[in-house]
Amino acid sequence: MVYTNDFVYRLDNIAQVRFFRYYYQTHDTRMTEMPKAYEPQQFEDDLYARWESAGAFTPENLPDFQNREPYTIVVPPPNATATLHVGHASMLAIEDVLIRYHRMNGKRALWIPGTDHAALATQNVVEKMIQKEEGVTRHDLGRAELVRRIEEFVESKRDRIKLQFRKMGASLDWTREAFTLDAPRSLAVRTIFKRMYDEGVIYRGDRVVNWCPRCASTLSDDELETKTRTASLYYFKYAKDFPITIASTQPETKLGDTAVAVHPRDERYQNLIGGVLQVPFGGSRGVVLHLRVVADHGVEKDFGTGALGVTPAHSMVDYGMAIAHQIPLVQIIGEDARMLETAGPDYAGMSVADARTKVVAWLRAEGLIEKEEETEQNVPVCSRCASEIIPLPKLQWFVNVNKKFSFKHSPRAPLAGIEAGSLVTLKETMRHVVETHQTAIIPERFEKIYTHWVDNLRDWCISRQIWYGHRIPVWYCVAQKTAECGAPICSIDDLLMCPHCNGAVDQDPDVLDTWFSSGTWTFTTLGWPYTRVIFVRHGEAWSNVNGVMDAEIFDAQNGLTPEGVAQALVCAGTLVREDAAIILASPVLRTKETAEILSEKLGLEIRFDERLREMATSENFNDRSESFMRDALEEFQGRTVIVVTHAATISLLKNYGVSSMETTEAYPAHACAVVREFDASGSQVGDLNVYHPNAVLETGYDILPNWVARMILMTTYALGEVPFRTVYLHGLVRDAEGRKMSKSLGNGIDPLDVIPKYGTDAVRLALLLGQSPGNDLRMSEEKIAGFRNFTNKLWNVARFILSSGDSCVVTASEIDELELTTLDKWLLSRFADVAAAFSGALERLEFSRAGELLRDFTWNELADWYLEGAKVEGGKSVVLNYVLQNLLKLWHPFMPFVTETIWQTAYAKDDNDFLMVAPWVDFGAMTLYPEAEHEFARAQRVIGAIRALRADYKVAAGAIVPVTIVTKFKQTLALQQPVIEKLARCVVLFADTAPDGQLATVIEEGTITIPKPEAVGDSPDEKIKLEAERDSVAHYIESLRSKLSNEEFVGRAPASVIEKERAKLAEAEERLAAIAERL
RNA sequence: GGACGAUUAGCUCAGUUGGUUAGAGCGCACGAUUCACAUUCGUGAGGUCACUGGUUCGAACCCAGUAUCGUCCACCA
Repeated sequence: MVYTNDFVYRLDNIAQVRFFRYYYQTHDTRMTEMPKAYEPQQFEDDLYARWESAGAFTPENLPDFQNREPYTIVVPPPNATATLHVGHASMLAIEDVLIRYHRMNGKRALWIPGTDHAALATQNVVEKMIQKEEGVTRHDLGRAELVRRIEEFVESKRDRIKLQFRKMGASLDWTREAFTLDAPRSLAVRTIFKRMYDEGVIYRGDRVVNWCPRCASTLSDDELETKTRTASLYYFKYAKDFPITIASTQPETKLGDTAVAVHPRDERYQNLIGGVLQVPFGGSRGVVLHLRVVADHGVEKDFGTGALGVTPAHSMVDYGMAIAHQIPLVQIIGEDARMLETAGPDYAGMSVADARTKVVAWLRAEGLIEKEEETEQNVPVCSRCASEIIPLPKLQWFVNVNKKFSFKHSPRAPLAGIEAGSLVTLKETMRHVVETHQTAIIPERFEKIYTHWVDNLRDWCISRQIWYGHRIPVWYCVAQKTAECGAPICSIDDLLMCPHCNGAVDQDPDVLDTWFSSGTWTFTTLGWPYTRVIFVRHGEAWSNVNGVMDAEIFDAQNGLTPEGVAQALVCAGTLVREDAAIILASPVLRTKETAEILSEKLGLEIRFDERLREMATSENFNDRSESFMRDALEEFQGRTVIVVTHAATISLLKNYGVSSMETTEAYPAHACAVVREFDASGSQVGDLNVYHPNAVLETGYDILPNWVARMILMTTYALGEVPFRTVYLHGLVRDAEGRKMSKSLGNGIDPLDVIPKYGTDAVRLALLLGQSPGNDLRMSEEKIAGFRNFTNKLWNVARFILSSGDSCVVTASEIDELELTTLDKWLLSRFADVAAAFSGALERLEFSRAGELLRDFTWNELADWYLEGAKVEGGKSVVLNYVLQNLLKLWHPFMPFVTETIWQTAYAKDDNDFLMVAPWVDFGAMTLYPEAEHEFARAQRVIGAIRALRADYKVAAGAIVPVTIVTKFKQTLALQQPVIEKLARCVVLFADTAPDGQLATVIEEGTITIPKPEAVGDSPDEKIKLEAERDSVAHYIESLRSKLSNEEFVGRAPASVIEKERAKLAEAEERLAAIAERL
């Protein structure tokens, strides 16, 4: 923890960052010598500070950013009060790989950071804290004070998680940081709420909801968990002479029964269906029930008694039945989980548990119980506090997922398959985008889970009876003096008085479900809602034709020409897709006529504004045009407005980014529309246009319904486009035994513990390799240590390369001009192969495969083979530099710190030359040498065979062994002789026959022998070894022969396969002959 | 009850449209220490690809069924 605080201090402190900048400007930070072991903690924080202060995370600082294709990811916002855990670390590692890869690949890569206010969770934490420390409840503090305390708490914690994100090396654009409860997001939430409310997609209704008595709040279906417990199932009658026996585990709820349901075809009850039975229940001071007997297909004849008591107010299922059969509802349990007066005077005020005991006692006393049995029962509990949920009726706000609304299209990336203006439901759009793969889910099987969830979706209860969060933007008139005052008023701005009677208003006390705001995350982080202003110049007027400049004087005659009318009509056509709120127009005749045409075609109201009039000669026009814009932007914030005005007027709105018109003339073309978007501060922005939809959403599969589905719902509704093209679902990180990491088990791995120990790069590798989408990942400290070793390996590869010659930047064409040995060609060819395969794997989001490929190349082929060979052949500086600098690029997305450190040491031209923004490896330009690959592979096999002989027969490790090779590949192998001799510690003699009395091994390349070493104690018998080998080869040949003599195989298998089998056979036969010769 | 996933070496997992004498890392065994790295190097042992059938010239891979484990959804009053 000391380490964490240290880091907080260093990055939190602006002075410190300035110091970095100063430090790096005035000091030569190049290492004179690389230390023997890589020490990550020596470089990581400094490097991150350098990247950040250089602005390298902001895409607009990338070279040629305007011409780059955008690539966007928004970080799934962690709770603002959370601390980094290994799940966050995994998420960040994956997303950072994507962002860094695409950034280096020439994309305008944007990764937006942010945190979530997590309304209910955060309030619970603070409430508990206050309860513990001060012994008071939220009701003691009051709403304003509690919210103040929570905000204070969030404020004190929010920076911690952000700094921890930095610790992971995440290249997030911190200049665009967002919070789900800040001002821009609040405006967005209110805007979308109002739109939904106005369209009837949001409604307020009295419905049975999930009530958590502990949290004193409603919960959505997705905030529930189930707990299994054993319960007594009582079989009983309501009264002695009651004709139907029912069964229940909660007899106390029967006090609220209003019906008895049976199966429609249950012959026992046919005569009772439709009737109402009146029966006293619960004792003399209990209640009198009026029970309708209804037939419902949901009732199973064979379960229990085949009949059930219906309690509409306190059961979701019963509530459904009550709606279907129009059965009345009686609430008998209150929000404090105590019985109400409606449960009868004997029960009122009792806890549910006590009431149950009392009812059961009464049933027993009356002899009404027929049977009692223990059953396993699943009960819903609150996912936050594990309290049992009580369903009860309550006036709540809902999102209607089955309400038809008029679909609005995005002008940017319209959804395919749903026409603009067509009537659809949220359920339909949610299903549609995934079904048509406009949003693809990886792994694919989660599409089924998603679709299933959508199909079973009920209206989404969005109000919560807590105090922290987005308060519902609805007000009620207190006095209700007029007839109109009764209706709730939804408003984006705070409402101060009733618009009908000017009386006082009360805001709805509830706040919104936290997922309502996080559902808007992909686009509200990009500045939505924008005010779109569409500037339209009037169509061609007679003054334009006649060349009259100061046309104001002829206004009454200066209308549109026929051409001008046509222009206005064309313009109207292009604006059909815009969901504009109003037309604001200059009152002059030509603009008036243009506006009227637009108004008619688009069905919009026109409001004329004097400030839009054409400029009079020598007038300072700026003041009135800008005053107009200020007012318009304020009044229509978040909406789209069409402004019909004059050329000069338009071109003078310099401060609003309108002067650079899309025309070659000094003035905009007639009736041309120029769209500008403005954020809440009135400045022109374009983030949404550039960066939405997001490229990828990367998150855990556990919040697919909660969050991913909600984002699809909100975004298709608000923007008419998908929030993201691809959803990548990662698994949960578990411990080495596969258990969920938890505080109580103490099995968690805290990233902040292991980062200082092994380095961020090692932690990232451990999270990236071995993980696959949708599957859980096992994590252990040993695994991280293994990747720490690899980080060090890479470091030492670089150390060796950089110490064996000058570092220099080398291009592919420079390499092609060199005299290359087979060894060089082998390496370069393998590298070209691996670079292409690695990039391909990343494009397909196969992180683990990509990482393994590159690790194997780096460790085995480069370090173990090429570097060793290079020591023999010498003079490899150029090839080595070339491979290293490209290898660093490939590794950078996975291991940003060690690669950048090496880059800064060896290749950076100046302090602002960062590997993280260097262009990706151009593997397409690399030359492949398939011949050399084969040839060097032969040398590798020979070296392996000699090493194996030495190990098998216990040849002293230091001894130089005379090796005899009988081979038909003498020419190829002779070229590699120095390498073979060094790497296998031997002297090679090529011969036509193998010398007698030596120990032999037979491989594809031929027979290899070494002299018998002295004092062979327990070494294995050569003959037995060879015989074993012979048998296995003979067996192999057997199977190949039978395959090749099978007519069906030869007849049906593809020629290439047969060819391969034949080659295998020939090789094996040769080998067998050589073995036989030795025996 | 429904759906989905997993089952390959002691452990963790690869295995791309069926063409494999089934791979990697860790662990294990044996050997190696001036000369980039012991956070290293070399060699090796270790597998009826859960089981049973089927399709196919050919199955770890496709199909059906079974078993075990896991996850999610829905729940029976």
